[in-house]
Amino acid sequence: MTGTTPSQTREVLRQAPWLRAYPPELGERLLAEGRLVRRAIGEWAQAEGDDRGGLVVVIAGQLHSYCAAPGDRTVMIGLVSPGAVLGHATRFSGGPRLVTAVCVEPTILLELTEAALDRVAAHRPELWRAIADFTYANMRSVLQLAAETVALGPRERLVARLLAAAERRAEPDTAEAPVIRISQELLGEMAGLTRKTANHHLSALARSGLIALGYGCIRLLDRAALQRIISG
Amino acid sequence: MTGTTPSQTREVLRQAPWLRAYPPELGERLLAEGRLVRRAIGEWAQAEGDDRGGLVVVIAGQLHSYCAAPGDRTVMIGLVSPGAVLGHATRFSGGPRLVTAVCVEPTILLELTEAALDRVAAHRPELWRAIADFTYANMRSVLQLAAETVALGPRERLVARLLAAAERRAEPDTAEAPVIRISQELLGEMAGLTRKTANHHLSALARSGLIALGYGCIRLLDRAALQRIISG
DNA sequence: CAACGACTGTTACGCTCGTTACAATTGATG
DNA sequence: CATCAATTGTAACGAGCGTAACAGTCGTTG
Repeated sequence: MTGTTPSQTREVLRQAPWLRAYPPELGERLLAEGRLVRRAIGEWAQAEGDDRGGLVVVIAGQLHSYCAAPGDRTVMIGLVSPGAVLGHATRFSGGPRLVTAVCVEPTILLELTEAALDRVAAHRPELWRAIADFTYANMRSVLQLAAETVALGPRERLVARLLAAAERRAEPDTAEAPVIRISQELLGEMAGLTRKTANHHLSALARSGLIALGYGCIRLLDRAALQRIISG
Repeated sequence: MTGTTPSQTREVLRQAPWLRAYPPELGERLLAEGRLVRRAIGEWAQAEGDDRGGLVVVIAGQLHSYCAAPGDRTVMIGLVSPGAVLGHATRFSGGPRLVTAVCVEPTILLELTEAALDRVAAHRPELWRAIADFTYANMRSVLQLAAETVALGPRERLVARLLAAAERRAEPDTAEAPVIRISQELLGEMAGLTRKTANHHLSALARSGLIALGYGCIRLLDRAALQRIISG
């Protein structure tokens, strides 16, 4: 689960959506100038309010991202998987972090300081464009999240979050039935539902044959039908 | 309502949150290189999917911003007031527009083409930093929107949207009781509620003396108490 | 001033979700 | 293998929102 071999690291950088369109040397440069660090379960990759510069690229493992809500509440925004970048909003604006990311698996991060980014950009100016691409995609997904949450009913929201979790996986879905490793409680939290209600809807979906429920994981059996639920 | 005098235009650029920290010459440059255009009620300032570059600064009037949601629905994201920038996500990434903005008042926009931006930046490189500031603030408010929608109950959501609408007004709230010009129906839509439910909660708030309801407008009487509702 | 449209207030009913509580199952730890 | 924590399934009750329909009020337009 914590693949650290150099070839696996390179593969993550090659397959990351925001780097895929650029020559592999860009990823190589990032790897050369950055620093690989391990984080255990429960540790932060970054904390909301932290104002150090630089970027962090997730190489292996998985994180949950949270955002502060009024009344000392925290809201889980989504899953952060290998290939994702943390800190880009700060990098561009100098403001404090917007989200807190907590490791839920042993995680490997590629830390890039401001100086390291400048060194890479000196040889490969397209770096900024690549990071801008990621920022744009991220903004799009946040906007999508907000729109779905307002427009969709609870059941549709749940399905939408499930599909979003599936999409965010860096691995290309070779298997016809991708397995999402997430508890029903967490999925419900992301949709603003209690575990009970989440369970209720998921059971109904399982009875319809659209998904299969396991212990701490969900298998998507009919992705097209799930998509129709939130589109209809 | 459609103040076009040069001094009013300059004042908007001076007071815009993302420009306030920079010398007034930056705003002057933008004004000199950009083009002022009028838009009537119902016209677009920009449309989702539009992929022309450049930026638009709102000088006078008001717009509603919408975002596409699954199932051919559109969700109103918020009010766009003088001082706001449209098109920044596209400017940085080259992707298509993320939101559609429609004028709900006669509106004056300052259109800045890619070439105009480059000309301004040649003399005032801090332009990019200023726009990055705006992008960051915008991302923050969208994230806030999503978090509130998930974490808060319907009534609290409604209050949150009301306060957000009040904050987004460029005018400094000199009056102790700022007046928000928005229909209950629209406010309800932004909170994902029907007009009936929005009315119900607003009436209760009015009976408690926290707000005063008018025809197409809402007056905030006790902002601190409203804030406590969503924080408690 | 008169008529029209837009906005606001109110009613009753049904459905869905949250709360609380308990039981069964899986996986990990020693 | 035994034990414990985490996760999942289920029940009954109450509260809140959505739907649908209608009446009253404000502002504007001719």
